[in-house]
Amino acid sequence: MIELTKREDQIMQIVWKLKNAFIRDIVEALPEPKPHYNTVATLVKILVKKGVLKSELIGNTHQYSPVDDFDAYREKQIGDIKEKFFENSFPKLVAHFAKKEKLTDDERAELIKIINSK
Amino acid sequence: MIELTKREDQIMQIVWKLKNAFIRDIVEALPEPKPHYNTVATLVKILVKKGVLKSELIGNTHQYSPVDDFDAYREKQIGDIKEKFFENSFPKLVAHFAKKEKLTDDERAELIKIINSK
DNA sequence: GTAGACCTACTAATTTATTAGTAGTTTGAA
DNA sequence: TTCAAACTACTAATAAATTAGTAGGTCTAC
Repeated sequence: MIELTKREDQIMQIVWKLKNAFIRDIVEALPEPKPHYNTVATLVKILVKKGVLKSELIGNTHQYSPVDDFDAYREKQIGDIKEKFFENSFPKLVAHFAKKEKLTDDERAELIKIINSK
Repeated sequence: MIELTKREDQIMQIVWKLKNAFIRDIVEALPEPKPHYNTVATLVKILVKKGVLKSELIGNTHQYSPVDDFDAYREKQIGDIKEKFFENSFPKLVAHFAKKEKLTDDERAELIKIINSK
């Protein structure tokens, strides 16, 4: 299974949100203190090698985007949380958030609709 | 905010589940290839220094348990997932799992009860 | 009392992750 | 055309994380 380091994960979050990005976009999106351009370029190259980003040459610079089926990584992380914190129980997970979230009646209705739609 | 490395997180998961543990329990619970006893001892010591584990001397060996209010760490991780993968939307999160989980009617009923209980 | 198992504290080596420098290329504006 | 900005590839230094060795203490079984 693909494993990402903290920095790598942080970069992936950005690229996911942007759908595709140049190095400079990633640097831009990173919080202060921003790492060196080449630092990001190195990380991105590693991510390409790991097979989680692909690059496309636009003009003479590379644009990066997530490899399509990389959703598996999301699934794993999400599943991990369910297992780690909720004994793999979806109802427990929902109960947790429901308590935290202080839902409005509208939201409740929406959730119930979601649950009932198979 | 407290940050844990992968190994540290892995150890915390074990101690959480066991409620309290000796080093040997942790080594036991770790998957192959099991790290050296002293390796775990070192990590545990770091975790004590970070304030996420506390130790109690039982006989002449230390037993470790999570510091009580360390639930904050869980909260953060859980919240992170919601933010990272569901644009901070609880309904989106529920929708995601509801689709994955193939709920039975009983489970649906249970979830609806959870959602409606304020 | 001594051998073996297991613990401790301390230290340090190794590995992995992160950072960024150098040097050379392209592009566009003055 | 030449300067500056921004990119590339390549390399290497630094920092952080992980691993485990050494030496010494305690307990238990023989």
